Amino acid sequence: MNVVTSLVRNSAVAAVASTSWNVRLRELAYQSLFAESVSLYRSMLRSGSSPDAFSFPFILKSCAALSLPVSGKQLHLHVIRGGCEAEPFVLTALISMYCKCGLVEDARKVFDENPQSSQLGVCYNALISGYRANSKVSDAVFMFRRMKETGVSVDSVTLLGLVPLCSAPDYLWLGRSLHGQCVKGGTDSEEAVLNSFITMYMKCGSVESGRRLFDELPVKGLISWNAVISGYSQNGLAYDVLELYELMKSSGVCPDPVTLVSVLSSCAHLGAKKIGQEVGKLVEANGFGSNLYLSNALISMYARCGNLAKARAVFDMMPVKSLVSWTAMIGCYGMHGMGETGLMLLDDMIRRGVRPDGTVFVMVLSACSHSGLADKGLELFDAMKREYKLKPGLEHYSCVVDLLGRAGRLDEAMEFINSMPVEPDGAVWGALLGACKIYKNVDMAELAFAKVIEFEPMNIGYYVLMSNIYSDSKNQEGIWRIRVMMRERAFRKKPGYSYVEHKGRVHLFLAGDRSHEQTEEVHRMLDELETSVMELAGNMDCDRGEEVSSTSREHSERLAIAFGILNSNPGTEILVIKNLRVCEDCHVFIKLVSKIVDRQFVVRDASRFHYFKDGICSCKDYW
DNA sequence: CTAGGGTTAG
Repeated sequence: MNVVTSLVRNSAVAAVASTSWNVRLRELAYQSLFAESVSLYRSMLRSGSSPDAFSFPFILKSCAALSLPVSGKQLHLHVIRGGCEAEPFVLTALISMYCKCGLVEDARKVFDENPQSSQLGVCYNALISGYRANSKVSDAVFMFRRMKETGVSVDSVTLLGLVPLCSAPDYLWLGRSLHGQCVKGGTDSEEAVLNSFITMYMKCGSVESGRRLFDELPVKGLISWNAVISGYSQNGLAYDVLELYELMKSSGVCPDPVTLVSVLSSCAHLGAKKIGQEVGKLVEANGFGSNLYLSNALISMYARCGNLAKARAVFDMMPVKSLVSWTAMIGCYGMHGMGETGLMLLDDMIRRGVRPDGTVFVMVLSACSHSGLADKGLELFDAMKREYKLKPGLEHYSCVVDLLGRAGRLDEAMEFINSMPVEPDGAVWGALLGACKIYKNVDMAELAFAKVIEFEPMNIGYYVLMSNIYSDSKNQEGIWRIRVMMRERAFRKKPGYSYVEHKGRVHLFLAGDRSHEQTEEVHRMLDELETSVMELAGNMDCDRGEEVSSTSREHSERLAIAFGILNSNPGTEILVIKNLRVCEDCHVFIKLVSKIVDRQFVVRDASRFHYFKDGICSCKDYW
């Protein structure tokens, strides 16, 4: 009798003990204190208390969150020893743990060994999103098929696991069909599911579909705004991003770091300095400064808006830097013609044990070519292959051609192209063509041009470049030939854009566009400028004066400049951001205008800044 | 008492 009562009492004590452990485990898991949860589990074992079906889900979740595959496997053994594997909640936690630790095969094994689970739907969901997270797309789709075939009901969590993988071109059909079924199945689809559809459409470039879905949302939460804003940003619609950002704020939704990353990257694209600075202040005010993504975005925003010092300040303040941070900072120096500083930073990075990747070398090579460091660049191209075992891509080859070309080593550039182990593309031949323009080599230019239009027959820039090469060598027949080619190809009118930021707003100008609210004043300003430019061109005996006076004013750059001069206060810097279009007339126009007005210009093309003062661009080899 | 999910950088 005595023995029995003591046994009963002991097991009751053990049960109480295990419950209080579980309560504590649950608390820690809820507060995302996963490391603490793992050590609590260890002390639970040490104290002789054995975990049960209520303990395992929490501790498995902690292992998953910390991605501890070894501890996870060990836990699995404990689960088996405790006879808990078939417990529904333990089973789902196990599958999820294996998936999060990157061991999808083990997850699948657990899944296959327990086909009778009462939570089969949840198991499928965990496995499907596990396959997705480990980028095993076809396996995820296979499991989804099996799920439907066996009659397990598909719920919103299934969709959340499945839809994000449907932005891959191969599975777009599936995404559309899922969306269709959702619409048919009733209007009460969860917000999260709709958000994932928005992201899916955005990722595969159907901005319109994504936007329509967004507009139709009954409630637009933070994540919906983020999905649509980052979607526009990824599709290069920077102007719309800023518009949406304003709308978001005025609808009372507070931006978070995810929003701000997209907004900053759009500011960088547009060169929207003021808005970018405001966002920078917001980042500081909200204590988002430690967010790695945000800091990286801030660096490239400041860099592309011309504020090198501020970019460096953000970079230096970062307690942890990722490879992206280094890349952005090095690219920043390359962009501003400070190749040497960029190279010093590269050394610094390598000294600190950060391994450069292919993208870093793109930045480094282009920094070298813009700073006249041809030999150093070639040396680094070699080091990239030998020391870092990186396989150069076409982007690297075109950098090297640019490097040699800008240095005037045209024959070497040609040899280099011929020795490439991969087929050169349009960018490679285009780099050579650009070099031929600088060094007035018409024969090689003709060769490069023939090649480049094989790859990019519809890129109008190359035709203009070739035409200008003929024009430099006074080859009228050549110019005429190019014009005929352009006419034959009937280029669809894709006007160039220029942007000017003024008082926190971005003003967009298209060639020949008269929709701007100040269009009358802008054109009047343009008249004045053109008159002065022509006088100046006459006085200076400018060798392109004639062409400047004869071209139409339907260029976005000109409209943007006129707007800038019209609206900015005397002495302020006008920032004209131009999408790269090869148009010499506008280049000459910009040079001359900067002599007329008492202002400095900063003009940005695709890869770097050009600072104008008194009609002189700070970089010698340009235009 | 308990499991499965969506948005972010060069």
